[in-house]
Amino acid sequence: MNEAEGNEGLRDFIRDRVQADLAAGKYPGVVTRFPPEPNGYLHLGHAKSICLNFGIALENDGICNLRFDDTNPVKEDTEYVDSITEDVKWLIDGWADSVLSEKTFFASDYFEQLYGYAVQLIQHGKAYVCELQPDEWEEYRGVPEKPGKESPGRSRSPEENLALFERMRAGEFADGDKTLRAKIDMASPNLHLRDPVIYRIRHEEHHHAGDQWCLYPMYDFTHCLSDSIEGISHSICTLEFEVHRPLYDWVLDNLPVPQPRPHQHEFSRLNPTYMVMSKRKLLQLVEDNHVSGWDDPRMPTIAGYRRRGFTASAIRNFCQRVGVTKYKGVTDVSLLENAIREELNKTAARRCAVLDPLEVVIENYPEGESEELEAVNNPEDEAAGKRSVPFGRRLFIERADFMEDPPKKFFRLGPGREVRLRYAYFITCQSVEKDAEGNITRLICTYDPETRGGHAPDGRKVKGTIHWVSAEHAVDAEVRLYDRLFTEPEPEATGDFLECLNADSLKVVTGKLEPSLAELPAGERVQFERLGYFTPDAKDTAPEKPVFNRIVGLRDSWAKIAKK
RNA sequence: UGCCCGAUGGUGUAACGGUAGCACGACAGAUUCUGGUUCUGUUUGUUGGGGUUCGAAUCCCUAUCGGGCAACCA
Repeated sequence: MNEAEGNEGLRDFIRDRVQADLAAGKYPGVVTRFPPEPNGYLHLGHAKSICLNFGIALENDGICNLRFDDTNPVKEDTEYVDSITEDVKWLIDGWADSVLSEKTFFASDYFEQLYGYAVQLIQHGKAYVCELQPDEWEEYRGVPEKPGKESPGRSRSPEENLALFERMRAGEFADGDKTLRAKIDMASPNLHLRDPVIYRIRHEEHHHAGDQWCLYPMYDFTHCLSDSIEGISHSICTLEFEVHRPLYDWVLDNLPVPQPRPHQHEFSRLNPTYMVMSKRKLLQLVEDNHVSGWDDPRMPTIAGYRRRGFTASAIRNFCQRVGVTKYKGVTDVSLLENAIREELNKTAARRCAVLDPLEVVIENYPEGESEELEAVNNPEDEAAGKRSVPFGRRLFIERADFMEDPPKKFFRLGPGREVRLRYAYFITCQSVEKDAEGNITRLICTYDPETRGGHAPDGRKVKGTIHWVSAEHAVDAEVRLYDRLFTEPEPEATGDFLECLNADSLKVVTGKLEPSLAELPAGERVQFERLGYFTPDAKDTAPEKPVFNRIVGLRDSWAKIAKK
């Protein structure tokens, strides 16, 4: 077995099954597939599936096909084909790109072959044309406890069925007039086996197949045969397809497909807290403008996370930690946040930015002068080196770092208190200036020149260290502070998920940034010290007007204490 | 009341008949020029009842609870 990077020792019931199949010599090799329908953007749930399918291929020297399951032209679009392709490549880049099939597959490329299989089914008396109308369906299908009724078309001869099926293809009938059904068992306790529809008429142009067809195969008929055509060994999908498995097996067992044939395995889908994961609901968020688009940084889409500043490796890591089982639980978002913080703590350069500025004047600092101070780029990575930051008489500090009447555990600035300005000097607050309404407008402080660099020669200590920027040198930037999109851990469990939309999921502020941040290229991620991890917004940032996204905040134990 | 699937700390997951472990969270402490990071410690768990066995989270039966299935969606 190939030691796939980061995947060593990964075990779950599907991987166990793959190993058992290999040991038994059931398949010559492992071929998996990731089969999205191009009717929406990929989200975190898809990421889990991608990590599983590509991961298993990677660990077993196999391959994984990207295949679009595009059998429903009315819902699908090339916009989604393009976004999905981009997202998959981004997510596996540098990890499993070597096992991605060279070509991209489309189920619609198999339509002719699928048609041939359907003809064979008809010839063997295993499929028939049905003219039941939609309103008659419920009556004929029956309910789980009671058998259904046979369609009048069920007893027609193969010759007649074949002739009708050809005329369906030729476009002689209107949408909904006729269907092709598999002849299985109208009394089965599994409704999917009660003569399921395998072809329906849709006079509709297809985004990939063009206008060649007015007859489209259904998922259950298409998916298993597409797997078979591509030589898939393990067809991995989510739990809701479990009841479809007997149909998957029926189709492959009743047609002369190559052996060994693929088998379906189901796992439970990802269900993170404070998110909705259904494509329908995500589409609604986009269409009703609750978010700016599929790639809004608050969306749980791959595109959203990418724009927000998440790394592919953090998402993969998260998927790995979540595990693979058949138990339907909820996954705490803190697991995802931990994954991205853990990575960025090691890799992101530190910078200073003040997001809610309060002016500070150092009254004993010479007017009109400034100096450069040395700051460490990343305490977790010595190789990241140092930079210099300008210091002057007028500064900005965070409004939350000053309290006029501080409680005992508040370690920051207050009247008469001394704190350290990170990498600079100790300062002491001498007086507070206010406007007519009593709002604090300015702090008058003094600094101790002996503490340059942040240490006092007399060995005295300060309780707190705060960040700052020089007012004279600061760069203004729009900073977008994202929070969870929903206020409830399980928005879908409440009556209407839109009712628990978080009104504060986006706050936009104008921050004061240290000058080195002025032209940070998109794709770079930095830590604003004591605040969180940030990245320039790939779409909106510009050299003269930087725009930053907050990827995730730092853990904030003061916020916890302050709450009490 | 039909069929299928599932159930291990707050959450997710491991233990494949032999000491219930890991991650995240929470709490407490230490370290710290980020109330970050790091380190240490604490807390909490095998759904109930029967059985098989020297021994059961694991195998069997049963109850309970939860989820899924009745688109010409995937």
